[in-house]
Amino acid sequence: MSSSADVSDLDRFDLAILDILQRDNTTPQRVIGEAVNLSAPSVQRRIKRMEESGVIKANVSIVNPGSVGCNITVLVEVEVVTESAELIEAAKQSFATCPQVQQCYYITGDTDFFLVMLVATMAEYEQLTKTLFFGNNNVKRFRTTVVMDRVKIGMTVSPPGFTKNQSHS
Amino acid sequence: MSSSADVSDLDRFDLAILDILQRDNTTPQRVIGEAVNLSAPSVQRRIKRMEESGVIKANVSIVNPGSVGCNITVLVEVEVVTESAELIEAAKQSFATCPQVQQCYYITGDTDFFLVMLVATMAEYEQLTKTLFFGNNNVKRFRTTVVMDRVKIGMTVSPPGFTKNQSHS
DNA sequence: GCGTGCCCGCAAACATATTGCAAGACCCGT
DNA sequence: ACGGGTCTTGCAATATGTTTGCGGGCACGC
Repeated sequence: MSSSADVSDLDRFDLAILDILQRDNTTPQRVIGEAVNLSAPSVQRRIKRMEESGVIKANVSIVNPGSVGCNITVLVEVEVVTESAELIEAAKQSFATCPQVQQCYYITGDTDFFLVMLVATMAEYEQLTKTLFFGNNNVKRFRTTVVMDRVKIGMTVSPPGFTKNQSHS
Repeated sequence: MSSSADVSDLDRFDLAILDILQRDNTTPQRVIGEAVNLSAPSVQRRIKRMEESGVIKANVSIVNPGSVGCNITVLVEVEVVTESAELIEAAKQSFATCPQVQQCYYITGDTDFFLVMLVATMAEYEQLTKTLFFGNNNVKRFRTTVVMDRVKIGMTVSPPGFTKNQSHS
């Protein structure tokens, strides 16, 4: 389904470019070029290729949740009653389409799903539980944890054996 | 410390702009302007203001972990021995600086930390546990869960009462 | 040895972002 | 109600960044 490129398709230039773009994708290609020892057009063609091949999935702004009134992060473990493919798919769908659900993982172990949610108030969360969990009779149990501190938040991914080759000359 | 703007500082134009930027921050300001009924310079000034005030925290490319060889997502609950401010701070630091840790939450409840990690192999993860958990004698216990499906992954935040005002004319 | 394909850099063309400026909206104190 | 100040807008001009056309180098296979 994904048809995305494998790591072997990426050379050290690509990885260095990704490393920069994951920090700031508004960095001018000329600057990126200087950092990785490549011309701006070359950088641009590599970026384009990685976008087309699915290595770069999206280019987005990260907004501070507090600034839009979402100050509460909650983690939710969800256990379902029946694990039939159909019902699991339905659950995935309902979680994925909920805007307050930032991340949803289908997991191994005691419980079946793990959600990271972002809400403005506990009242809003309570309201959501009614439709998302209580309203779904395939949900057997759910356990809510409130986050005190979002110590680290990011989507940055570092290739296993990647050392920032700052060849500055 | 954060001094970030409150939601009351953002009007419906700002929210509409954020909504677009969170999907694709390469959208030309002219196009954004058309979508929200504002001129390009006005859009640009609003974006700049939101960047400076911390509403927009970053502009990044999202890369497909599989493309760089990181195919395994694990969730880890960590319980510490002593919850002294100093030791908690040290733990936060060690988790936050680990590249494989995508997200780290300091939480209420039975356990103290919740981590989302991304690794290439289980061997790599095992190696990390040695330094991150076994190597820290303030870590009492940790529980690892393997993710089967990353159903939804994102940092998108929707303001509570925000309806996409698609005024298409 | 000679195509062929791939990727490079340079320079030109093109698109986008940014700034200067004047005008309109609003608030507030008089 | 009037004037002064502030804020934000749109337009037009400018600066900056991206993209493409082109020629050249290099590796591979015939």
